[in-house]
Amino acid sequence: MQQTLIVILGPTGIGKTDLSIDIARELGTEIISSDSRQIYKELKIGTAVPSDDQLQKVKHHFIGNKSIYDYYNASMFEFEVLDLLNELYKTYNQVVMTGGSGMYINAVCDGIDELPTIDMQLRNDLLQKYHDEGVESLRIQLKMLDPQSYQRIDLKNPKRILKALEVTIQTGQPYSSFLTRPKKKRPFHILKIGLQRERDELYQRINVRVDQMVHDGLVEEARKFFKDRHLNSLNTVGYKELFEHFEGKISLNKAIELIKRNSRHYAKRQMSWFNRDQEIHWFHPEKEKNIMGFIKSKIK
RNA sequence: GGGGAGAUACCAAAGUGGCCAACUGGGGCAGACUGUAACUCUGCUGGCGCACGCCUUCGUAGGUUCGAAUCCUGCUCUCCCCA
Repeated sequence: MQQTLIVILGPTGIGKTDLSIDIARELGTEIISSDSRQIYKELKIGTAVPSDDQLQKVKHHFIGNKSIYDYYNASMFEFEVLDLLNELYKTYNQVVMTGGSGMYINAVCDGIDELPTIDMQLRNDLLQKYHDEGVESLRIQLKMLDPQSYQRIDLKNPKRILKALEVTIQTGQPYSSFLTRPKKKRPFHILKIGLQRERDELYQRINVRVDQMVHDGLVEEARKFFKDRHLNSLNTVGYKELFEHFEGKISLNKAIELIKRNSRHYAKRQMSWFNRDQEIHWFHPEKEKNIMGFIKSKIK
């Protein structure tokens, strides 16, 4: 039997968790989470991690195994997951991976180029320059140092320019020269299952879930990390809005409203990302029998 | 009952004779995205062809004018103050 990675993806709130657990149980295997925020042990309620009960049913990996104070990125995820898969495939022929972080999923399925880790000092210096002199000066610098990236990058997006500059300056070689975009060969098959619902239905689920999170103590969870709000890991829907509230800028109700809206926006961005991927087989999350049947037909 | 203010596209809100299919923000829709990515960024948003263009809009019915969201009149509704 061939070894297969069954990837269950879709926007936030679509119903990945329940389905993945059912599939993993049916196949008698384990689950790898591909969610860039559920990975942080401090963020439970706001990232909708599986319940203790659910975690009991199937062994999950990459949930709560990092701290918000750690540095982490998609490349690290790629290597850690590949290592883990190497182990898991000694026991299982199929492993389920589920989550909504498109770049993390791509890193595992296709790989991403090797880039150096950026020196914090350099990063801060460039950020300072950006704040002092604006994007235009970053553009000029990039055009000089790496004309190719200048051509290719979204010049209206400061984060993307910053990234290119960081790599170029740190290594002395243009950022563009690192981007070979190889689709790395994986020693296992990949089967992508995409989940989709009617837009209204999805948005309704998101709204209900946010209310549930608040009921479950999201506000208190966020308050614990108010002091750390500058951390990137906390630049996350469900937390950043509450930080605004704690700062007295908006009411609690307004914050909750914004969490719902920003979750919808996030879901839309996820859909845009996944829509490009021609390898995805789309299903309604409640068509579980169809999905199971499809998976079984593919792994035999 | 008297006085005042106002009715603009999904919402909020500019515009007060031609440069207005109508600023701006929100929402919505579409999209980009190879590294802190639940980030960051872009476009569209009256209809039709979607480039030029054409058609129907600014409570409603009339009127003035070459020309009105913008001026005048009636009507309807909303809000505020006095009774």
